[in-house]
Amino acid sequence: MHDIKFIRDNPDAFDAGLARRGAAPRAGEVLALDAEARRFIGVLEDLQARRNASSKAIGQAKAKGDDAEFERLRGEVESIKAQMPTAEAERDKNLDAVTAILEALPNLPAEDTPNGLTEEDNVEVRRWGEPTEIPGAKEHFDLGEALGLMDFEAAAKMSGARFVVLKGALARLERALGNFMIDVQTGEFGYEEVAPPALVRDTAVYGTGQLPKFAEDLFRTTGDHWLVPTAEVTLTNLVADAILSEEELPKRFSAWTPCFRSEAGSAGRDTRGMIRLHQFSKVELVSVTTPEKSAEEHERMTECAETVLKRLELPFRTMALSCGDMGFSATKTYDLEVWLPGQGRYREISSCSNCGDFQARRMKARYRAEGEKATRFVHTLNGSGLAVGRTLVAVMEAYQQPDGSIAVPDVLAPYMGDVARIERAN
RNA sequence: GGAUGGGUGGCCGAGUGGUUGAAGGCACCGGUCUUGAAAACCGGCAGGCGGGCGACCGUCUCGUGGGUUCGAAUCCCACCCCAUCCGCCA
Repeated sequence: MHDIKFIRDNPDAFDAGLARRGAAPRAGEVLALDAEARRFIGVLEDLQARRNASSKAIGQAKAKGDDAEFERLRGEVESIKAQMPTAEAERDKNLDAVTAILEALPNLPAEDTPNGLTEEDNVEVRRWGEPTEIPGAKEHFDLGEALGLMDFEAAAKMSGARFVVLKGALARLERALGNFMIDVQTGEFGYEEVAPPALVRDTAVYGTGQLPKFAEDLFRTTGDHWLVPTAEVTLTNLVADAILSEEELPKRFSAWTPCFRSEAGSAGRDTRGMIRLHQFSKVELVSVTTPEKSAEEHERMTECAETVLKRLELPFRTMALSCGDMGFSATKTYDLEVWLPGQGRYREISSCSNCGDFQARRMKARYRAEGEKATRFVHTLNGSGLAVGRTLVAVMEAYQQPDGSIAVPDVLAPYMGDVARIERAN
């Protein structure tokens, strides 16, 4: 949510930010509505002040037994009150209009977010390892199906498209990856492990920015719950409505959870394989910190995610997303793209975003700075550390052997028991 | 799903129609005392919005939205949320 005061003071900067996002200017319209709302606030408060004064006088007249004055004042209050509903309605109409516009506008890009509106405009900031060419490399779904351990047909039969069934050593490999990742994040980087709900209320998804604009991307239960599209929702909402003290910050949370997405807008994209499913698992990272430290925390979080790829020895590049390619709530985003030898291209495997105070405003997450009386909004950050399903894809394609088996990365050995190589099931 | 109880300031917790925006406690801030700290004592301390250069003024807020009333945290209605018990259940 945007700060109306900021827009009043910096209408041009606001519109310039929207323009970088590829959105039309809105400051003029918003400020006109805001001015109109304030005009009626003035009218209404003036009426209220007069009503209150007369009400007080009524009490005195009554006490003195001045019936004539009592009746006169009663009439006065009545006529004042008659004028209030209009002013109130006008105030609310304009205020609601402002909110409706603001809650649907994306966060403004940070100064150092690359300009541009598409994926083409993303900027590579660093690269680790080099893309490996594997002669005759297969894609993960061919490998998985040939191994007899990845079954899209069985999944389609019971659940439909965009689901998968993993079996045997491949199912275990996914479990090993999730375990490894959350161990790294909690054990080495200080994230607190959290096991959050998968179903949440409107307020939670509003807080992180999926509602009201992106309801169609989410699954909803027959009750009033939403299935979380990412643990960003639950982990960030841990500080909703809170007033933290500065010493508690930063707060760092991590969770390994299933994620559910309707993929409403992606018909025809990534229809084969495990790249884009309705359900996938992910290890999420969330940081809550101060405005002064969020940029630094963003770099740190990105490195925490990168570490996982390095340990798995999977080549990747880190991209700074352009203004137009970022998600709704982000002010700056780094995507980690892992090299997939089977596809012969880099694919997104993690996205680390600084949301500034955008989500904090929506969920009223504040802190009290040391020695200060007033509260300030925290900054929230979220990142994948990593998407487990896509990491499984990357491991399969990068560690595939000429005979179609999959070698197990060294760091996963402790999690794989005596399975050193994934081979065709008997 | 059924029943009952409940939602008050950063936290706990009084308060059932008239200076109650709200007692008291805790936390926090300032001060006295102390070599320093603790304790004790004194004082301060809710937020939003609007207006004013400013001291400040006005207004709204006791879960949310309506209603009754000259006047509501206090009465009425609806809704949301929480707790406990019962039912169901991994």
